[in-house]
Amino acid sequence: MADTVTEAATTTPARAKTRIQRENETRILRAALEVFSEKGFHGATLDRIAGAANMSKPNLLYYFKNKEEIHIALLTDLLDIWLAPLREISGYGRPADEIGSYIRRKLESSRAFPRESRLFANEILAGAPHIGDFLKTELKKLVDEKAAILQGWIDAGQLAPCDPRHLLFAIWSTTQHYADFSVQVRHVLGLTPGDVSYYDEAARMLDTLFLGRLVAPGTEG
Amino acid sequence: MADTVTEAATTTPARAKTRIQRENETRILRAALEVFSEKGFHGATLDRIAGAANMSKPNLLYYFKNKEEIHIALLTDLLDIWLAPLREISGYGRPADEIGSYIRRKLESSRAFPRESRLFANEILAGAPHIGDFLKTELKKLVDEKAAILQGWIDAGQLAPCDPRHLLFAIWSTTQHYADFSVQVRHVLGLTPGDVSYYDEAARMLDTLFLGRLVAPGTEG
DNA sequence: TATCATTTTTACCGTTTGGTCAAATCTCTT
DNA sequence: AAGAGATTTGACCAAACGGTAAAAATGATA
Repeated sequence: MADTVTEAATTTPARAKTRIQRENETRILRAALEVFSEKGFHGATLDRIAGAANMSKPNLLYYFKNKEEIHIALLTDLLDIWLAPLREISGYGRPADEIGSYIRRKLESSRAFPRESRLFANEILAGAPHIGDFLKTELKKLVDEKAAILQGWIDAGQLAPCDPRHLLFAIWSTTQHYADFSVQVRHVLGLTPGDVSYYDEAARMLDTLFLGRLVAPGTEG
Repeated sequence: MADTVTEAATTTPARAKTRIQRENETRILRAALEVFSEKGFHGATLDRIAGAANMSKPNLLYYFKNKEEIHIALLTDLLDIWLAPLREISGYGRPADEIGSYIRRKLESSRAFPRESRLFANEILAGAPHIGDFLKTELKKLVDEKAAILQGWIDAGQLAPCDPRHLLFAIWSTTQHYADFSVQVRHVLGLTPGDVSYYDEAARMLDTLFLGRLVAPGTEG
């Protein structure tokens, strides 16, 4: 809670970074992402991160002044990845196109960045101590913006009446599920640990769910 | 990984429990659920749990031999809560009724047991070290069973063609989202910390999504 | 190649953490 | 009210943890 990712850097002029500096910082961040996303903030130890980065702990602390700073650096990078698919939604396309491609982008993001997704999930589960401010301001603003687009489609009769923000929640949850709960998905489907073959089936399911008719007419309660 | 929740107790005959024993065990479990679900396994300390239970640490360890045992006890209780709504799905009802009421049960479960839901989410995110076996056997078996029912409806033309297991994933993720990501939901909706008023809107959204037509006909890509 | 800044290592420190132990207290039964 | 068993406490411990300090090694540059 001491720090948030949204506050500006107020530190020294900052000299240009060395080659070694750049290399080691990315090595550390890569290793830290692996460990944080799997073990959570408290379960991740500096020794473990350092080990994963093939580096001694004091050496690691030469590049980041403490554990929290690494964590915040990762979260900051993460937010762009998280927001990118949402930003692309346009009011000028057709509802089915826009929603469909948003879902595909979100699902692809889960497939390509599962560690980032789990890092995000861990942060939210913990009560969003670092990105709470971001959620309340930047994300809320973007959601309100995009929700207005969806509402326009609803008003035009092109989208079923519903709270657009909850529609976004549904898209977030279903797509992120495949990264965050991948272990459960694999166990239930009977797949081996590394297998991510279920993403094609997932894409079809979400298309049917969000764009098609799920329950056949005439069989509703 | 040392222990799993599914293995049988192989210990001593076990005497009848005292009143104090019963009382304190529930006090501890209640406190531990609060702490574990908020901080995760590693972020939860015995001191904190003991404090939340108004008890000294050694006293707590008189009832549970270590931290992991408390955690496992909670997970064991959890699994019944988690499975209950799924078990109730019947092949004799109408698809829309069965799916609709399953969603309502799952959503109600999220509303009534958010801590349990977050405990579960934390466990899965961590790679399901304790309940992996349960997922592979008991849950998989139940899912296969219920998926067969859904497949029957699909074959009868009462449900849109899709992988029934992924339909279940979609229901799990959307409903659990409101417990696991409640902080994000509240921040985006602009609600105050304790507010859970969004559950009604959520119920309507999920009804529309899973039972109605989301995108109006004639506007598909 | 000498010099200086950068990088890495070794040795260490205070705190927190999970857990133990034996003594003290309480509770229940007779 | 006494005794036995159950419960609670305070004092403690070893290991793990986040982090520091200073010396040693390396790299860039002139």
